[in-house]
Amino acid sequence: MTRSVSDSDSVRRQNRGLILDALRAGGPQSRTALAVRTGLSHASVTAIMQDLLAQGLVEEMPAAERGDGRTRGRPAILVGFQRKAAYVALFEIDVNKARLSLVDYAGILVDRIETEVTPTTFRQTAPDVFLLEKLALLRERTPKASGALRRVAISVQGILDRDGGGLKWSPIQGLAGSPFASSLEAHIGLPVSLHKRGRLLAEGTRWLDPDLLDASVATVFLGSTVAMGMSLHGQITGRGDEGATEFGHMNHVPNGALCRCGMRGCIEAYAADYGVLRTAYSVPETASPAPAVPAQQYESLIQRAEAGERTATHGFNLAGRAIGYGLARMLAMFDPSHILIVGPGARALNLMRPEIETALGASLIVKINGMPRIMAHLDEKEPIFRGLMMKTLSDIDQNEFAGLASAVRAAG
Amino acid sequence: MTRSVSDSDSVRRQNRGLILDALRAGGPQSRTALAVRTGLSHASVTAIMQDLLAQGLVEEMPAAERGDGRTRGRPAILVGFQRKAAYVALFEIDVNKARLSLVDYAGILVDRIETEVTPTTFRQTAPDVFLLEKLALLRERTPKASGALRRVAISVQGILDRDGGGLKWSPIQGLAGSPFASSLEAHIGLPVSLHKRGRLLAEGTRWLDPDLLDASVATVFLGSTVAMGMSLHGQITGRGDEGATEFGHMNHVPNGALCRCGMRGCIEAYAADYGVLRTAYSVPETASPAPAVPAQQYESLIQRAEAGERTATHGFNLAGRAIGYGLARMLAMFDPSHILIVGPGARALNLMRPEIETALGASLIVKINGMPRIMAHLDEKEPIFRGLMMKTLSDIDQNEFAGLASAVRAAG
DNA sequence: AGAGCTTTTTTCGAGCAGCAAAATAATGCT
DNA sequence: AGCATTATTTTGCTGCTCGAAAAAAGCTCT
Repeated sequence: MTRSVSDSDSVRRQNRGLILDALRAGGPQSRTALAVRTGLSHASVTAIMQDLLAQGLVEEMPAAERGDGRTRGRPAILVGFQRKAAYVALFEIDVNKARLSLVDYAGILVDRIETEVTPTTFRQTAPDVFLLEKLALLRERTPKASGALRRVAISVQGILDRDGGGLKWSPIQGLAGSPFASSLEAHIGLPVSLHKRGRLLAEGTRWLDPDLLDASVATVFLGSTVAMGMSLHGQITGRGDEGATEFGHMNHVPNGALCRCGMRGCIEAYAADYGVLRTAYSVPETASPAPAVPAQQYESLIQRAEAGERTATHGFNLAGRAIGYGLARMLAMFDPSHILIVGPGARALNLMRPEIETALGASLIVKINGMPRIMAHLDEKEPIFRGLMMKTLSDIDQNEFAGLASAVRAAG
Repeated sequence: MTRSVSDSDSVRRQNRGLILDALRAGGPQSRTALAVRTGLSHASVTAIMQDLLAQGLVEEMPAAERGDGRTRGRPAILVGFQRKAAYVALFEIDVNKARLSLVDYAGILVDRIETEVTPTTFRQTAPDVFLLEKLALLRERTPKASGALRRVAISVQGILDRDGGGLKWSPIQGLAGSPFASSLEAHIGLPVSLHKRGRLLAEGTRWLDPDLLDASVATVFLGSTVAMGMSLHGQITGRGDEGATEFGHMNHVPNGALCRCGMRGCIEAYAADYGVLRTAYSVPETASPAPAVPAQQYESLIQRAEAGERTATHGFNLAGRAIGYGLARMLAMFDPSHILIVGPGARALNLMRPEIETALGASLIVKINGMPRIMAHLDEKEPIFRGLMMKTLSDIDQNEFAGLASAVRAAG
């Protein structure tokens, strides 16, 4: 609740931020449209826009063909982000691959590097060195963007340490322990931020569907891990990057199945791909989890379950029950209006739905508030990347460009 | 994320709010002290204070004796809330009693009415009628406050309906169903708000200890029910009064012990007084819960457990396990720095602690982040009342008085 | 008693917001 | 060419905060 003094500077910052937000959400648009969208007067939009143009953050664009039918009157001049005003480097680190994308201020992909990751990758090359190398390669390939690089953002899985400089634990081998984000930050002199993949999923799905932008959505990732992100009324929970939302490692059954994390009874141990497989093949719960499940093997298990094969459906039943009770327990604390299942496991939602709904139905909150709507969204890559990108660009908008007015004006 | 346009009016509102906040938190103080506390310039504090004085919201006070030793210089004039600037009526409705307090704008108790509540009370008298009657009685007894009454706030247990006008479910018989808060609001023409008791506990404990004001605290109530409220960095979770935090009815064991709510396996069914008693007396889990447990009976059970009696300790062990797993599951979503146990059950914390810690220890998050600090605070009445009062007075500060400036100045 | 010291509070002028309304600009239509 | 229409900019005004300087209010000391 640390509120601070408001003065004319903070007013400008707020309203500049409003305009940048509107531009971010609505794409290039006319000043008039921005005035309507933001609620600012035309005069203020003009004044702020003059600053933004002078700073080179936005540019006027050749008016698009008027698709709206109206043909009379002075044509509107569209204003949109100046692509080269800033660049961001986005890492997505996964269990089996890493991807580095260079994106410009308008959100357009400029370059991309993909790398295989194995369990030994970060043992052989320290994470900070690995990232530094990839980043150097990228900057070399696109030198003109290099100077305008403003942020590096990294998507990871695991539990962040308190200051977000590294991971305390991660399912990705060798990643936890060293504060590689802080280290990278010190080396390149740019802000480096670490984001939990689950959190980004929630951020990304917000941008997926305009209806979801201000809704409360719990996004559950099902795949080789189980994770959750949540947005409440358009706010992503957990300010900054604190707050653990380790849904996958929420306990389902005391002393239950062995999880990859080493604990027992986690939801993940039943609902991640390896958990379902273990159940389906009647491997004892306490057996060591498979290190990785080929996508194809998981897919064929889904097909066998869809065909009605008993052992396979049993696996998905236990998974559904774990997810259902997990969601029921989550609903005792939050009240999202939508529940979105994403990732490879989303394909199997219908197999799991009966058990999920049975479990949910056993909870008072669901009995009172009604069964929440559970939907599947198959592609999870897109929301993660989109979430990472939007979060990072918005961060530049609000924390860097929204407040730069007087400094630049004084200089000019 | 619905941000809005900022203009000079909103600047004033913000800064007036800042000053009212400082006054609320720090009691009567000098303008200079307020300038330091809020970060505003002396000039602005003076200007705002002139408005507040003209509106009669604050008053200058005879300077207290200088306890700080400094004796030189112009003596400071303390400014504090004008007691009669506003009054609030606060209902605390409990399973066995109801209390209505009249409090002035400075937070001083003016009058209070207490009433016994039985399971038939709200069957015989509809809740809105009941409240209306008590309120009428109070206004009659203190007529001079009646005209300046600004808010009615009600502390309840249960699940609120979406607009906060009533309850969808409540452990208090006859309270759920009718939107009595809306009804009351319509009758008296004043804002009436409904607050979950657990939420207020969190709010109240914030004011208990200055250290807790900006910390993240999960407050667990243990008594005839089990409830939780949480504040994250001084923010109470769940904006407004939405969001269900039904910790007591979070599932602990599928198909477990029968709960008062009618479902099975809720934490409450193991950890509320009736649950512990049921276990201790070896009554089957599926037996109907006792309607009410006399405080004395619960206390003697604690003493028997402290004396080492097996059946009694068993009851607290199961309770501790339920709470421990519940907390572990909660920690998968939140990351509070303190966990505070309040209510009658807080007395038994040490009996439950071993099982709580065992359960917590089985969770990945605790293994990574370390065992959270769990403390007991015996008196729960005080934080609830304080929370209800502070929340309601702050609401007047921010939503009514912070923005009244121009209107009044124009009139004057 | 009065000058001097110290601390608090108020006053004053500058600077920067945003807004409403008026003015200007750029088209299409007739 | 002139008019209608829509977009953008300019103008004049008000409100807010701030820093600096002035005023106020006691206390102390001679």
